Amino acid sequence: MSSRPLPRSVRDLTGYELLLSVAELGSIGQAARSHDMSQPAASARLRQLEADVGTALLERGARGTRLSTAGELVASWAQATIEAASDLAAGIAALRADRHGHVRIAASLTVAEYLLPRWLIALRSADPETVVALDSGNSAEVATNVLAGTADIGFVESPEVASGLSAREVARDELALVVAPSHPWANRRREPRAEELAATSLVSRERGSGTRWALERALREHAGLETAEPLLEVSSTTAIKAAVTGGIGPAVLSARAVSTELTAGTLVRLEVAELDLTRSLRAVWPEGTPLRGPARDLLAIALRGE
Amino acid sequence: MSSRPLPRSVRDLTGYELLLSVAELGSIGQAARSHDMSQPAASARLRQLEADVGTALLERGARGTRLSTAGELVASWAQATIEAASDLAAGIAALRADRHGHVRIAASLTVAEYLLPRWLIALRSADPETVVALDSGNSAEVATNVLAGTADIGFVESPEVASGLSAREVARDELALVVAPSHPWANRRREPRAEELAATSLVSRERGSGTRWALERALREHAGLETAEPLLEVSSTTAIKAAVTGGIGPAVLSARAVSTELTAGTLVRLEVAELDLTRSLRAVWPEGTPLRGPARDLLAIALRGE
DNA sequence: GGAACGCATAAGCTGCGCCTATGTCTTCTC
DNA sequence: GAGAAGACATAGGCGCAGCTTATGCGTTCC
Repeated sequence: MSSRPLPRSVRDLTGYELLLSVAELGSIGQAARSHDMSQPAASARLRQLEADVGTALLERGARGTRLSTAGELVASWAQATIEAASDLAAGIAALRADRHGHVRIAASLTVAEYLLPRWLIALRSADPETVVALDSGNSAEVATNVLAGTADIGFVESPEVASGLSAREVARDELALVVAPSHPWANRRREPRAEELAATSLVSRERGSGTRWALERALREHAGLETAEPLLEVSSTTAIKAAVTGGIGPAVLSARAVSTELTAGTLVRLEVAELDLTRSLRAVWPEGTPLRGPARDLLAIALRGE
Repeated sequence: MSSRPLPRSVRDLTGYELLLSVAELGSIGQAARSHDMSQPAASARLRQLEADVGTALLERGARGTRLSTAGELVASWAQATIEAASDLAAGIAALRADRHGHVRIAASLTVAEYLLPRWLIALRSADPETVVALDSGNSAEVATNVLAGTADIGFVESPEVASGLSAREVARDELALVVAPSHPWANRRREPRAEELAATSLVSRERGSGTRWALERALREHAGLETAEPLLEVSSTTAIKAAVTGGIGPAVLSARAVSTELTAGTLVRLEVAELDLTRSLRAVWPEGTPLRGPARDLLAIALRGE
């Protein structure tokens, strides 16, 4: 499931950061300064980068340096990587500032994984001074934290919202039924029906997981269907994907979690006839006390996003 | 426009790769072996990672090591980063193997930037021996290369397809009108009409760019509108975004190019009334000679993708 | 024609991170 | 219940990657 190790050339992102800075600032020297390094150091790293790629990425002139066509291409790929790394950094910063931040956020896994980092970056760009503390747990724990005042704002993925909390939908999440390409279902003509899905044992997360709960609820509401016993219970999304890819059986996961595998073809997604596998992701906060300060800003960002 | 430099902790992805391997393999030692490093080296790097994050990411036991909740979270953010880095690596590998690969691909900028890396990864996972050579240029150059036999398969973004080429749509691309948040248009109530857009000077790419061409064509077909002279002509997408963000004026860009800025709020997107700003991205190859080998596989991947 | 700017080269040094070897603890097996 | 196997930590030593300062060369602009 995990792809082969990254080549040396992309393990360290410094060179690519420099490349982007050169594109923006127009000279190697200025790029170096913007990264608090000497001009020769930047020059050497960029030269090294060109050697790795095997192509000229820069057009050096007496008036400055511009990117070549290949350079633009590499820069655009690099920017996507650096953005992902920024998300990672934002997430880490939020974990790091344990419980002493200005905004204490409790978020369920799906939100914390796929949505929150971008929001945090937007929040910081609105006010660089804001310190964020993140606590991740399942939806019930999130509700508890918010009610207890341990968190200023929470994000949940459960269909119901605990009493005492105000809620507002900030995004929708779609669940996807996936199988390995070698699975019999991958090539069948007709999409499985809800009854069939309910009767099938799945690779699934432990009881209490928001995703599992949402699936059970959708089937129950559709036609009072009860779900079959899991084929295998594992503790993380990664493990589920590994099991499905390994041919153990089908699983239902957030569509966001499998987009890469779908385009890579390592997983195949199936629609389920007449079943609504959509759920809403909601912000929650204590009823009666309107959100203030950075928590309020965060909600605004979340509402605008996506 | 470019965000602040990445913190040290995310510049080097090795530690995160190890973290993912631990999640998959269940022990630090095995993860180390899968990365061709000694067990103490891996152990030290992971310890360093935990120090950076300031939280326990691993639960070490005599039977092996598992990820903690925070570890799962970091791993999922890290995986997104590593996937982006894999795209980057795949693109670089294709640039590197200049003109001696098994498949020679010519691709216009939009395709090469946003779609091709994933396709290349899928192609390699289908047959690891395949070597790819990539040449990027505008749509006209791509057509020329394919017709001249310099490329086995091409990808273009232009509305017309040169004669002598077979074509097949592999994806759609949406153009987006964007302005800075401070721009007067950002807060107006009604969406601009096509006539208004045509009469407005934009920040744009040089004449001959596929995006610029597509916009001009859409306006002409809509109501025979001619486009105003550009406000500023720059040579790269990055430079356009910088100019727009800096308040120079509006621009029209591929929606894929601005998604980050939109969620971050640094750019604002406007719909244009009654104007279809959609274009198709097409694979092209010499008419009469059906695609064979890896080029054929690539087309299949592209058709399945997205 | 000289000053300013931009990039490359040279030389020396610091320190990060790797490896091998070894120690400690747990768990499994018979 | 003892021994073996597996897993992680610690210690010590070393190699090399990459940084800094100083300097040189070329181009552009006034």
